[in-house]
Amino acid sequence: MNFKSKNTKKELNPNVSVDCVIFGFDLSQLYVLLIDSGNTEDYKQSRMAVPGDLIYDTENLDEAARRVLKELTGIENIYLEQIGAFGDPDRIGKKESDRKWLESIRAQPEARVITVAYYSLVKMPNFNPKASSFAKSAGWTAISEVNELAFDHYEILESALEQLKRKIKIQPIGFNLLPEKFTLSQLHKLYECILGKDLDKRNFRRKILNLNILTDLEEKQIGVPHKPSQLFKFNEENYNKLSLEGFDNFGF
Amino acid sequence: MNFKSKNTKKELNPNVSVDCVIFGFDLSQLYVLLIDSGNTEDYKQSRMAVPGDLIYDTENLDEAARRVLKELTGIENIYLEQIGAFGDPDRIGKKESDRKWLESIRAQPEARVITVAYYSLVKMPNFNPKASSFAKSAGWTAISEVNELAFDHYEILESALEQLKRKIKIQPIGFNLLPEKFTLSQLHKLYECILGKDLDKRNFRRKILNLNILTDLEEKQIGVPHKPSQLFKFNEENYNKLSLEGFDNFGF
DNA sequence: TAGCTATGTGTCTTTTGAACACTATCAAAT
DNA sequence: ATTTGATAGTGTTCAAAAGACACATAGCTA
Repeated sequence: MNFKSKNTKKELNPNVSVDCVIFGFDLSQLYVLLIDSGNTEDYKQSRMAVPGDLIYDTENLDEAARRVLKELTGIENIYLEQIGAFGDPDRIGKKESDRKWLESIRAQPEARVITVAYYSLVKMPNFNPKASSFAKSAGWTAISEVNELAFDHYEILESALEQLKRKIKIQPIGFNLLPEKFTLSQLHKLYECILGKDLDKRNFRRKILNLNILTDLEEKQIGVPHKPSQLFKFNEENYNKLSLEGFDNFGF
Repeated sequence: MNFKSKNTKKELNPNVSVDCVIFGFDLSQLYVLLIDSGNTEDYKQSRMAVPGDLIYDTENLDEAARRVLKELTGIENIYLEQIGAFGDPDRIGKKESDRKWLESIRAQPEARVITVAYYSLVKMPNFNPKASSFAKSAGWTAISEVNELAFDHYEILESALEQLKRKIKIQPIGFNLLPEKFTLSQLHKLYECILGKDLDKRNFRRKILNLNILTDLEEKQIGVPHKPSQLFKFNEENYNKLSLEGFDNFGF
């Protein structure tokens, strides 16, 4: 999405921010992209946060989220969905370490800020998180290793995961996390990771194939030390058709 | 919920508002509570809006929504759920009539305002909408009659309905729209209205009863010109039990 | 007492979900 | 050359849920 300012002077709105929970998948685990405040006085976890920024008065919320994503990852056209707004009056000022961080990055660190949270899905290998105006460093953390985050970001992450779980049962958005060519086992593993439970292999394969949204590439894995798996790609045409008709449930 | 300000001076935040889509049901149709700007120069529909207000810097978003609901309806403890944030830079300034209205109610009518939308469910007969600081008049409009609203409120209403549809399949929140004592036919009609489609009577009754969340009051309608219906009430205890176990789907 | 209106009830068929175990194919190690 | 380890791939059966469908009942009214 192209963001074009309508005013020459773009002003940050001191009261509204966006935060983006960026999910990745390395074919065995789910990850989230976190930035580091660089504040060395505190434990590592509490210095980590979900990337975000104040919005400009000229851009809409989705645009702001895409701007943050682009600055951080260089990627455009990413799957993006709003989670909702988080607005406790003291959501960003509870911890001493949070306040210090704010003082270092915000013109008005005491302002009351409500944030609009998003989650997005990216193909992990496609990109390298960069340092940016709002992040000294950025990197992937396995979801299972996240215990504590700055501000109310842990709560935001939980909401993101919840929404992702709900959504993936209704729409095959998981393809955004996989490489172009993938195996059914990888897709299977992805669903298990997101839903946090085991799924029967045969039942999974049957259901997915019955949706007719996969194209068999008639190509196999090479160099793997076991029976090579058939490769598939996502069939966009059939998926779009199916979306229009409306389908309710993957049924997991 | 009791809202208690932590500061003596409560200040409205000029950049963030809440808007509440309030649904009601009169046993035959779904309604939404709309307020009237009182601006007489334009068509009726475009003067109507969903009630809302700027937030105070001391309250959180849910509190702000409850405050709006209380001011308008006098009711507390209402079912309330966030829909999400709406924040196009020009969402409130597109139409001339919108701008006039804003000038009459806002200290900074030109400010860029993002809004956090909520929907809530109320028992229609329980209450009378009142005029308030932000509404010259307020009243129920059948969903089917709403064509156009001020600002981006039509879009907000559509999102509210969508979310309600999704939610009512997963949780029996519909009880918030019905009187304490209700018949299965009324509940059936409510589901049909919300989902916008016919549901088989016998299948509906079977599914609902199998959930064990209804208590048969062993009491019948009186004075109706047809076979009187059994009355039920919502069994909160069983519902809470069921919620904890987690149930996925009414299956409509 | 006839007519109108909405209530209330059961069965059968089809679809969907869930449980379950063995053979096949490759690479690497011996 | 053979064995080993790792993952891929494949069907059937049983149980549960969804969907389709028609008629007798109870109260009011005219």
